Amino acid sequence: MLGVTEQLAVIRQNVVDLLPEEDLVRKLERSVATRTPMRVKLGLDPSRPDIHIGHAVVLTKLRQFQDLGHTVVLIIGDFTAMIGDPTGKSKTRPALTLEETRENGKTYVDQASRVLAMDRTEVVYNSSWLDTMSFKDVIALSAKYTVAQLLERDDFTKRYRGGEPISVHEFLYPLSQAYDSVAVRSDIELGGTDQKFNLLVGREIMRSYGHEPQCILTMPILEGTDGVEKMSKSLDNYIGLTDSPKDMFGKTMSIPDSLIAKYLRYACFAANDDVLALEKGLADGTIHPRQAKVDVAKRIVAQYHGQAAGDEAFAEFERIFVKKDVPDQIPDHGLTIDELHDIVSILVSVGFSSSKSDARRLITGGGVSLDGERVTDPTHIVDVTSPRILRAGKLRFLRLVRA
RNA sequence: GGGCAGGUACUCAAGUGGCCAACGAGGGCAGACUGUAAAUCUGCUAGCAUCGCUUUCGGAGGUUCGAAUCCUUCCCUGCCCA
Repeated sequence: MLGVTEQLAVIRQNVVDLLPEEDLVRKLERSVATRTPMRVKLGLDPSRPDIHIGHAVVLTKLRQFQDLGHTVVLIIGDFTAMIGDPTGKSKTRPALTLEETRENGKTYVDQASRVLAMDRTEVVYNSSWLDTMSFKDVIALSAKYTVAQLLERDDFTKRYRGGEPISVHEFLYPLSQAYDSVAVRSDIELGGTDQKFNLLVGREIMRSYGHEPQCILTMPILEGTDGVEKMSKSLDNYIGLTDSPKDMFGKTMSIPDSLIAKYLRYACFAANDDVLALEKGLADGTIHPRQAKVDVAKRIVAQYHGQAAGDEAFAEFERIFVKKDVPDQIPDHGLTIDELHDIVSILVSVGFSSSKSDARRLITGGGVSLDGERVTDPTHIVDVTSPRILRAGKLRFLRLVRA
């Protein structure tokens, strides 16, 4: 195990908040002296089964803790997902069954394992302690925090002032998350900067239960491919950990130039000097933004799919978008002889259009082609006696064959 | 419990008896252009159908030749008073 100073240097890389640092130094000293790993907590919300490289910013930091010899405790928030949190815009976030949350939790852990060392990871479900609490226990927990304290949270304040509804149980979420820290006896909890409030509540609650309060560490929130909003599945501006090399590459290429350095730093955890060199090169024009973006995109693909996949994805991108060619590999789609082979029905049946009207619009707009020739007539009958390459827009390709 | 203001398409938001499938903005899709799946510009954005038709404006009823717009009732949200 490295010394305290060396460990701190690693831990500090790319973080936004590390509070309180003196406490962490104390914990580290004790950890080194007694050769006991620290317990590093991360809570996951299993209501959405996909993780993206925005989450990976925090996961990578967790991995660094593991590489320093510490233990990661992943908490799957299955209990809270069961209740359904109506926070924010997405109104009735559907309450999931325990089975669904378990299922999501599993895929979640599976995806996280692309970044984490699972032999140093504890996975726990918070239903195992929250589900057994009595109403009395809940009231006791609630008594430890005040409404004014809860209203300090930025989004609560905004909603309250803006006349937006806040349900009582939403107040309970920060408290239950804080109680998780009590249950797993965490030494430090990680999260995005948007979690700062919740993490701090954990400190207070731990203290109330007579535990040594955890330290908190926050990582930046990575903007999505649109360059403005935070990366999230619901905004569809995310690069998923399980995305294909092709998608990872293409999505990275679509980020605005202004984000290139940020992605290099937080999505790749590149060395500080490399990031500074890139920033300088972009600023004085010695590095072309496209080249920089290609490099970052390759690097991201390589991280999750290997070096070769990165190069391959780059070649494919060049082929499709620069040379306007078709991809190397196109999935087949079989059509039976008795199916109606009019172009509109085909677009719907292969899933390129959500309805026939939608398909007609796509054709009228000039977005459909067969073997490279644009189809302009919505009543066009497709001859599939030989395989045809169907293209919708820039991204969707399919080889139509007779089944 | 009382008073007031609201609930419109993916989101925000106009519309207050026919000209409304419903202004506008955002988002999404497509096209042109480009180093790019960026920016910008243009078109489209309920469904079925080659005139045209069908289902939408919180739910259910009702008035009317005709309603998102009027009435009744129910549900939901916010604010103020208790």
